[in-house]
Amino acid sequence: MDMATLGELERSVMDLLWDSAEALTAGDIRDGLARGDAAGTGKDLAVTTVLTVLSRLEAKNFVTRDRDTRPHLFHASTSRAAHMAELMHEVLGAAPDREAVLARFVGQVSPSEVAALRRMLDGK
Amino acid sequence: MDMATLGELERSVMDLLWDSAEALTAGDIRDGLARGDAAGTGKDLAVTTVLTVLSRLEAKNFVTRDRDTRPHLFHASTSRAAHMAELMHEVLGAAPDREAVLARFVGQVSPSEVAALRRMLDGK
DNA sequence: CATTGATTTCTACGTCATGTAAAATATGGA
DNA sequence: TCCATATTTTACATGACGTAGAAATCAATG
Repeated sequence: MDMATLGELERSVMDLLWDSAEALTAGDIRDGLARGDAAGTGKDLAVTTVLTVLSRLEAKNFVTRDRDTRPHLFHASTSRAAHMAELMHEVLGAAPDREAVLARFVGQVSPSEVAALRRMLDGK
Repeated sequence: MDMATLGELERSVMDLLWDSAEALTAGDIRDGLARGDAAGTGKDLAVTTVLTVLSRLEAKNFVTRDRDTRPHLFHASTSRAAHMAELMHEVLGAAPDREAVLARFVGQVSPSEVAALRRMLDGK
């Protein structure tokens, strides 16, 4: 059950999907990448490249594809926050000394985030 | 400044080093791996293989090597907890919506760990 | 229904990280 | 000096990813 990791481009594509409320077409993504919307340095890629990446992301269950519309529509299957949180849990889960890790982790959280954490814990 | 990631074998080697109080020789590690001490499924590797991996880990600054003794002595340059915590921060840092991620993260922490977290936050 | 332009799928290749280890070299004693 | 042991070099296979051309498919339209 371990989370597949993402490459640079794959990550950029996910960022575009995550940052967009609606589903996007391969073309939309291609343009977003060209425009440099996501961190991915304004690369000018072929649409087939984007489609290949999208297929791989689909295989990894990171995106879902709507095949009923003509330019297929793609959307992230998980929110970025959920994904990131899961990644963090995965790291934590790989350690035998979980509490020690948590301690270190908390030790380096910024003050404002410490406050946020307190609130979160209280509201549980 | 991004943390290099570790492969399967590299990770097993680090686990052995992390689990050992003292520094180890390549032979020690080879044996530990053969014995199946670390998660690494009891692989029977050549010592040169282990040395190659150790060199790579050294390049990645995960281990330090003592060249003054004959069989060189290797030891982890960071504790596992510190490494894991750093990884977690790296994931968190890659998200624009840090608090959202933290919220999700906390949402899935076990009760006992929630308590631990509270204590940690209090003692700050 | 045949044609064509758009879209998707297949196929392919380069590169890089990693696992793996033999060959070559260095080193420290006998 | 010579040997046994340890380290460094060199090498190759594999798999993930970036990248995209070629081939196949599909939807509209004449």
